[in-house]
This record gives sequence, structure tokens and C-alpha cells, in this order.
Amino acid sequence: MTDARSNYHHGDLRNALIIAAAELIERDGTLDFSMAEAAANAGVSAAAPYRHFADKEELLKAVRQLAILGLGVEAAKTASQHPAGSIEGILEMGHTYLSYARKKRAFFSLMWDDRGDIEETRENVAENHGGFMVLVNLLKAFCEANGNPSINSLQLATQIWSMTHGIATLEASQLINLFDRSIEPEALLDHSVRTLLAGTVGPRG
Amino acid sequence: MTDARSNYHHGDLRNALIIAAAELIERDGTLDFSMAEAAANAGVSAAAPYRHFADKEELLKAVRQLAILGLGVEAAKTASQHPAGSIEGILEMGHTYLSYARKKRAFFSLMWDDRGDIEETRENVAENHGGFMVLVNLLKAFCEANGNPSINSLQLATQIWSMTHGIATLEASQLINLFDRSIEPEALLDHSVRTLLAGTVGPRG
DNA sequence: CCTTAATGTTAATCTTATTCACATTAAATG
DNA sequence: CATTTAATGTGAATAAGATTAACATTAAGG
Repeated sequence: MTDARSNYHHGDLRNALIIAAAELIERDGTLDFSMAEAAANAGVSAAAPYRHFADKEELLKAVRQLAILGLGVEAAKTASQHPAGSIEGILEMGHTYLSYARKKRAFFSLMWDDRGDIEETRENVAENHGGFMVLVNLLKAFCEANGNPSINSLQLATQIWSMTHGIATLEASQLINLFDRSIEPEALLDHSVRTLLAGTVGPRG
Repeated sequence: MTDARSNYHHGDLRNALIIAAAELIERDGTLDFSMAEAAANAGVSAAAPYRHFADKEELLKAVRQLAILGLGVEAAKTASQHPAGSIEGILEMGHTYLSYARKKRAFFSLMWDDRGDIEETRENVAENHGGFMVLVNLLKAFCEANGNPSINSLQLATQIWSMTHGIATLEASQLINLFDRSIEPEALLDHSVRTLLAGTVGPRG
């Protein structure tokens, strides 16, 4: 761990801080970690972070990036485990999303937190939200496999994402089964997605 | 405004603080108001709030309650403007939701913010989330009107709520039309809801 | 009246973010 | 290689804001 460099200059403080922040967020399940503690965990003084991030929000933004990427990776992994054109792959994407929201509670909420301005360029968008594109491709394949290749898969993906995201966030707020304790997120989502696909792409669902 | 009471005792500080906090939240579009400013706006010292709320989170909880009630009221108003059993009423409920999310940005996010523990009792739930029950009733009427009264309208309502909530929150995060700029939240929601109803309740949609 | 609980007040405390002036080092340059 | 310079750290303020403590005022009831 202690590399050849002197101790005064960290060498990769920016990333060390991102990781430290991520760990604190995971540990406490909150975004209220202190800059000082993150700095300490990265082995530097409390003022050091400001050489790399204008303020706490910027550090959070970097962690957010990480979280979004992380979800994208899981999504890609899930997609790769199912045959193209199958509905199972699509449904599993949703399960992966719900699972991520549960396992990385604080990360998940950070992702959608007041993203302030945010000027995402075209390229930026694609590489950041790779998970979305993975879904789009699954849907394209599904539509083609069902003889309906002309469907707007971006719109379809957005609809499915909304359903999934809605369930994930309502579950996080402990509201998904507020009135009906028997409701199970995954089953509910599957049902919604199947119905949407059946009604949009064709009777096969 | 200056009532008969002496000036030392406010008379209704608790509510005054809730309102002051709500105003600051609306004004700044953020939950980061200071207790001191809320207190000042209510005409008392910075320490006074602690006679009524254990901490800032408790004050926020009270404002959250207000916001949820507010949405419920709008939902009820919308529902009352449409004939029972019509799909229009159901669709309009969604529009009301999206509109509220836009007009009361900070309130809306506060509503789902880390609600911590939250121990909602049966009664509590019903009176708090009245908007949900309004939707359930609209759906019941719709199912009956379409000759399908045995459908689980709690589940159906949860599905529609999820779709709506998902779109509202993704829009708030500026993600709803990240890839396809032409997507319009209301239209997207209408389409999802219509498809779900058609596929669940019957061909009429 | 007199007591007491409730509700306010002012003056600390404490925690954190953030900035400032100075120190140290890596890198580039002659 | 010696020197200059920009980058990156440090410790010591500064400031904002939440929360608490000790004391003041008042409403209400016996």
C-alpha cells in the first residue's frame, strides 16, 4: 500500500476520496458523512479535499457517477445471461434494478438526488447511463423476435424504466405495500412489464 | 394578525413554524433552510422551535405531512371532476400528480425523502395517503363499468402509482427524456396506463 | 394569590464546511 | 543538474447552523 512516493503527496487523492466517501455512505446509509472523516480515511488533512473538489457536492457528484456506472455494470451482466429476444432477460433487468436499490440504498438515492444543473452531453449520456441502452437493445431484440421491429424501443424502454424506478423508489420509501401487505415488488413489476409488452409488441408476453 | 395575547407566548408556534419552513422550502427550492430563519420568520428566537420539535427532522416530518395532504387534496379535486368509471378521471389523476411534482418540486422530493423509521398505523395510512384511496376507488368504478369487478384494484392502483411516480421522479432528475428528447411525460404515462388497463381490465381503454 | 408546566429568551457548545497563508514536492525548463 | 513553478498538503482561522443549558415569563388551575 505504501508506495515509493513520499508521504506528503498522496498520489491519487481524488480517487481515494471518492472511495472513502463511498465507504462512509455505505457504512452509515446516509449522505451525511463529513468531509473531514473522508479526508482522514484517505490519510490526509481536512483541507486537502478542496484541492480536488470545489465542495462536498462535487465529491458527491463523483460518487454518484460511480453508483450509476455500478448499476450499468450489473445491468449489462444480467442482460448477458439471457438469450436475445427473450422476455426473461427484460424481466431480470428489472429485478437487478430492484435488487440494486435495496442493496445499495444510499447509493441508489444519491443517484437521483437533486442533480442540480447537470449538462450531459450526448456522449456523456450514453456512457453514463449505459444500463438504459442495454435495456433498449434487449427490447429491440424482443420486438424483432416478435415480428414487430418498427416499435419505438426508446419510448418502450423509458416506460419500463419508469415502472421499475417507480417501484424501486416507492419501496425505498416503504410505500409500495402500504395498503396491501401482500404486494411483492418483483411480481408487480413483472406483471406490469408483461402487460405493457403484450399490449405494445404483441400477444406474446 | 397581532392577537390579544401578550407577545412573549406565540400562541400557535408549532403551526407557524411548519408554515415558515414550508415557505422557505418553496422559496429556495431546497430543504436546506435554517432553523434560525424559520424561527425568525415565525417571530421567535432560534431556540424556540426546540420546544415543539425535537430536531429539524421532526419539523421536516411535519412539513412532509402537509405536502402529502396537499397532493391528496388535489387528487380528490381532480377525481371529482370526472364521471365515475371513466378512464379520463384515471388519466387526469396521473396528470395532477405530474403537475404537483413540477410545481412543488422541493415539497415533492421531501415527501419521499428518507422517511427513516415511520410507523404508520392503519388509520394513519388511510388518512395520510388519501390520494391513493381516491385512485383505488376510481379504478374500482372503472373495473365495474367494464364488467370486471373482481379485479384487485389495490394492486392495480399500486401499478399505476408506480408508473406515475417513476415518471415524475425521473422527470425531476432530468432523466425522463435523456435519450429521446421528444418524450412527453403525460403522453407516456397515458399510454402506459391505457395499456395496463386494457390488458388487465379488458379491451376497452 | 401561588404553584407549576409550558413556552420563550440569551448565551454557550459543538460539528462541519470552507478558506487562508504557508510548506513541500513533482515536473518542466534552461 | 539547479531552479522555477504549479500542484498538492498542512494547520490554524472563520462561519454557519443545530442543539443545549440556565434563566424568564406567562397561562391556568387550585
